[in-house]
Amino acid sequence: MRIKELAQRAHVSVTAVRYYESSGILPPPRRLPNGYRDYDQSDVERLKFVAGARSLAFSLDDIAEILALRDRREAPCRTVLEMLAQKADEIQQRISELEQLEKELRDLYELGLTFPTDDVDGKNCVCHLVSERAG
Amino acid sequence: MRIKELAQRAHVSVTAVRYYESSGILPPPRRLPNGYRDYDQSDVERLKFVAGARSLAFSLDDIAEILALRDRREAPCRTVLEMLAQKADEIQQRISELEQLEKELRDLYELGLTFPTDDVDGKNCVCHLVSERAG
DNA sequence: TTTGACCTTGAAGCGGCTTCAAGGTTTATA
DNA sequence: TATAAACCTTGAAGCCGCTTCAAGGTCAAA
Repeated sequence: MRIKELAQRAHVSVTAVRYYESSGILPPPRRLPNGYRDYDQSDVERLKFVAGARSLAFSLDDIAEILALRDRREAPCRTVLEMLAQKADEIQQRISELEQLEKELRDLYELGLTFPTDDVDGKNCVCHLVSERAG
Repeated sequence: MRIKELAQRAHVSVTAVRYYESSGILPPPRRLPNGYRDYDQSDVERLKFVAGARSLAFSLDDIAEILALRDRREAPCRTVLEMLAQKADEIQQRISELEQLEKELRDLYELGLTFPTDDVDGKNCVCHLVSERAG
């Protein structure tokens, strides 16, 4: 099959497929006589794994590491399990940072409501609160 | 004062200051006879606002918009208030996406524990779950 | 035969910086 | 006085994961 069909089967863009090839995630495929890339079912499987892992927020480096295991015929499952747990922890960490950020934004908004809104650059303005945020 | 002192007073890196100048967020400063950048207190204030806004996840474009109002002597407070509320909503949205993602990662981990960890590439592996995630 | 859908490559763009390379200046020390 | 160390300068490239653009070639249907 040609690149568009591959891309569609894995729910990925055509340009992303070429990018994955250029960055070594996908091996260079066979070519048709006219120079078009030619893929088979195993390429679909590989690309679907890449797409699935990307949608779980894994980096291409992470994915390359997993695929390298597979390419060496070593079972990557244990590694993948570890990465799932680690990624979940990272996301959890990120969530609490964002929760803190959201709180600060809301607090600043509430406080800003109590200030006049016509102070161009004096200290009597929500902008000044923003400036002084980091001390 | 020279660039390092400015940067330190706003808790920003020296290279970030130069980057802000190159992207139009900070105006080109005076120069000392030797060519070094020379800043004053108003530059500190402006940079502190930039740093505060960046730490609240505002983009440089957002910040440029606010500073442009100020530079035209129009009070940016109302705009800033609106942006605070909008950014808070964006963050909230992002948080729920990440919560969903974390749940999927944890679920996949739990399910993966019930699979053998020595299947190189068959269907009996957590990797296969990853591949099939998007259908 | 011409349109349009597909394919190719290489380069540049996105954001918000950091890092690197290759220098010049100034101050402190040996 | 030499030299090291700490600062400053510019321009370009690198990071991530792509997308977009430019400038073509290929092929099937109308």
